[in-house]
Amino acid sequence: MAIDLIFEALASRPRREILAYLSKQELTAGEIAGRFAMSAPAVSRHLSILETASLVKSERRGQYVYYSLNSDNLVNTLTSFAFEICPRGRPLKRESRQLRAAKHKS
Amino acid sequence: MAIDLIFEALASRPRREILAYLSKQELTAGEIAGRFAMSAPAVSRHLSILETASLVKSERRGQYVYYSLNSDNLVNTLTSFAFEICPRGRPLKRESRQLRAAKHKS
DNA sequence: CAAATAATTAACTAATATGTTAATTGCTTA
DNA sequence: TAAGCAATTAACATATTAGTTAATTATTTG
Repeated sequence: MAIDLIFEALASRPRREILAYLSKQELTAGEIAGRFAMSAPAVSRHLSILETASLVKSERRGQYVYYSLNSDNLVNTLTSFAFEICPRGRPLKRESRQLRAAKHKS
Repeated sequence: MAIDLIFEALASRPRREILAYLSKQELTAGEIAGRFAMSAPAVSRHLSILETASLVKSERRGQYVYYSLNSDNLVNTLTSFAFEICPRGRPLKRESRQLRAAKHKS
């Protein structure tokens, strides 16, 4: 199931760090591996887990494989999960309340 | 680190199901265990992981231990993570944009 | 206080995750 | 086409996770 893959993928600090790097710019597998102490094959495995969860996508260009973020999928999953678990959650709900208030004001 | 504990705790379907149950009402350890096929000790372990991540809290009342949700912590963590990773994320960003628009209108 | 119920902790097993190095595949270019 | 670099896959070792049953702790009540 999609949500299982996503939470499994997020349950790893190096994988979350990879997402953070990719949030700034696309990077090749090698550039990503260069930012970690672990071996390239280990990073490649992390990338494949992130890709299977469809949190990132990859594209080969010549010799290199470029990775980039699938940000919509991540945000959608996390927010819908948060809403489901805590229908009266704070920060999201606060935005909604302000939004309603602002609308009524006008 | 807090975020590690939280994502680790969320990387388990039974634990996410426990959170969903607790989003409706507080429950005793036994009532929660009764909703799963696994043994009570296994559920107790899951509960302790959720509590260590401060996603739930527990309170003993006589013979029973009642569990309930710490929803603020969950929502705050997930949304701040989502913002950090995808600054231009869709659903959250849309709310913000609508909010800004509504404000400017008045 | 003894018995019964709720819950957790202990001890153990099986499965899974994560890293390593070696081998393989894909692409470029001399 | 052979050599070289990028990346992934294979094979393996180790650590962690998640479940089991048995034992223990806490609380109520006859």
